[in-house]
Amino acid sequence: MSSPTQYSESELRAEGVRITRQRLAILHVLREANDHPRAEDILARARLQDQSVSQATVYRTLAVLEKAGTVLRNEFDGTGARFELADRTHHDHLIDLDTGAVIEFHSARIERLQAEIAAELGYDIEWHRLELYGRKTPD
Amino acid sequence: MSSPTQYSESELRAEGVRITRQRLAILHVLREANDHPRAEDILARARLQDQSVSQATVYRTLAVLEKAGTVLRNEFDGTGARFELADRTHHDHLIDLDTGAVIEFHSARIERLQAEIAAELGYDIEWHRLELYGRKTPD
DNA sequence: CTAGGTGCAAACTCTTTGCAGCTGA
DNA sequence: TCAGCTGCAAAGAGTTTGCACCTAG
Repeated sequence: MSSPTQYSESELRAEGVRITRQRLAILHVLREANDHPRAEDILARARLQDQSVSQATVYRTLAVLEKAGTVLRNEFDGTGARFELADRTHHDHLIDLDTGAVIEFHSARIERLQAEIAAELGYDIEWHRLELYGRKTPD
Repeated sequence: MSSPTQYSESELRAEGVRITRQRLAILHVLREANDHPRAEDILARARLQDQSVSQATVYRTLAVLEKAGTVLRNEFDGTGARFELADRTHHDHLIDLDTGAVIEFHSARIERLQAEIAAELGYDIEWHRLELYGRKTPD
């Protein structure tokens, strides 16, 4: 059983995830990224470090890391998944409609309200997704 | 320029949307549905009323109705869009992880908090997506 | 040594599009 | 009438998979 949020090689190995050259390259890309890259971007960047990485391996590795709790999958725009390391505390996303920039934020109050609403409906929340889409306020 | 939330034939016609046999069938399906159907489901149900409806027309009509503000597109599970008529007030979704059921809810407090958070980050929200994924609380 | 990982290319799913004929207003 | 809509089939984008070879542990 995997505990949440493993991202060091040794933790992953302890989970039975074999650490290969390709997986190291992909982990490296995720650690360096601060832009929620797509599979395609991850492939391109991983290849800078290790030419041999293939598309199939990127997808398979992302699936493995997602299951291990190392990686989070986002579907901001409906056109392809975007990934991030699950190495910080939980946060939601604000997407800038003009630039595509993704800003992370966290609100304990919203989280609390979500739990309250779910409780009123007779549910326990397992996870949630909150995305705000907006534009910079004019000065 | 389309005003939000048109869903009667006359309103749509006034927007320049031609009302065809196929579009009537699709609108009928959307009015009867209470389960956020996929394009595939909409096609199957529309064909019960009008055999001639094609997949291409379903997708094209959904795009037209979405632009007219008649239809909302959801991407709950990453595997294909799910649609609903935009005929009620804004709401968010709670997805039952065991049954797949989609429960609609609305919280003015959460909406307000979202606007506050965006304002703090210097943004005006255009739209947002909030989905809660959970299971029924055991008795 | 060998269970599991890999590259390649083909397959798959969902959605969009080009085209020639049809039809609502 | 005729701009816009339609069905069909092919194309696209993003992702997954079968297979034979490779490699971490």
